[in-house]
Amino acid sequence: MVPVAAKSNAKQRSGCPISISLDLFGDRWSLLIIRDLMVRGLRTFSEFQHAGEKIATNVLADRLRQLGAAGLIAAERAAEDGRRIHYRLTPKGIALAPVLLELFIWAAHHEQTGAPCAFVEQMERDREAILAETYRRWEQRDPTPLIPPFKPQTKSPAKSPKGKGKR
Amino acid sequence: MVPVAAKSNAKQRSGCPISISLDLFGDRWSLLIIRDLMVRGLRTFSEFQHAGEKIATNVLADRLRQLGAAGLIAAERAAEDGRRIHYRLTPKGIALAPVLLELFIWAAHHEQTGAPCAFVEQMERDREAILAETYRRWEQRDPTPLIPPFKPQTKSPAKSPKGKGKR
DNA sequence: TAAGTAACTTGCATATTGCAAGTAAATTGT
DNA sequence: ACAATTTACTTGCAATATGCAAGTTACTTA
Repeated sequence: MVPVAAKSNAKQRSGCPISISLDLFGDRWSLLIIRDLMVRGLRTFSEFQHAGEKIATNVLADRLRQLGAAGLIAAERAAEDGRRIHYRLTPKGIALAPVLLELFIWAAHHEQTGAPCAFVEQMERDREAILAETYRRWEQRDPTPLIPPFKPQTKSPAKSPKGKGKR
Repeated sequence: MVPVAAKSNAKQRSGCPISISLDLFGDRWSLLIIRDLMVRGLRTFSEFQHAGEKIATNVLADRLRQLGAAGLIAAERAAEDGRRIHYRLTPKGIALAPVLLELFIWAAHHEQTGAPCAFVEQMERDREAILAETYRRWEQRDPTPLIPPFKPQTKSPAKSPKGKGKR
């Protein structure tokens, strides 16, 4: 496995950890890629491309480059199919798990997300267990999704009998 | 105190909590504003404008609007000076504290930040205490900074006579 | 009442994004 | 062996968003 690129010497706005984090992945897409790698078992360019949020291919390529340059992900050509490149979180990348977990819990509490209540409650109760399982999957390269792809939520629920309203 | 605006009906890309979070503050600036409100005691437009990272005023105005629309912050005209507007985190906003804390710890571990080692270690040891104190400040409107403004770090250290080398 | 100040807005040059088409390398089907 | 696919991208271009400098408006202070 080869790191995608050496560390980039891009602009840094401040020495604050939060600020530096945002310099690395403070945009609309980077964390989604990290999430997909971490808990949805996605590995390849086209999997990212077709997964849920529909990122443009040029942006996807760019983000994969940046995340690689930041040392968050690494790329390796698939053994079984030479066309495929498998992206994988580095130790630095998987270490973002607690951040993602807290963010997940926060949003599930304060926004109308597609995450089932029971699921969220379990995450809150068993933070450590969830993190341990996440880490285990990473170590063992287990691609089984830990969370499903959530459907977009309508702002005003309880409307259609079985359909999801608009989209 | 009046909410800055009602909830915006902007585009939502998916029902995933992470994705929804990024729709709200997935950019280079929003989380910095939240950080400044949460742990640096900043309150007004010009304080944000002149603090550390130098955001452009039009973008700052836009982000304050967005964060208000998302229900993360609220604005109130200062009693003692009618020109000033004090921004403040809402309960939903202050609830991001665990996310910021984990992000802070992550970056301090994996990047060259300006955060002193001892400080970070204490944060890791006493997560709950830090969060409790953060929440207390918010409730009591105590603007005392919990973290100082960190200076930008140079990529190639070992220059100054008494400097820390590469941390 | 003149001179700040604070919080924005406006205009404009420069990125960054999104979208639709390509393209090159590896693989599969015949 | 060779054409058709598939995969991981690039490229071109229009639409947005960002950064910067210069206003503008509502209050305050001298």
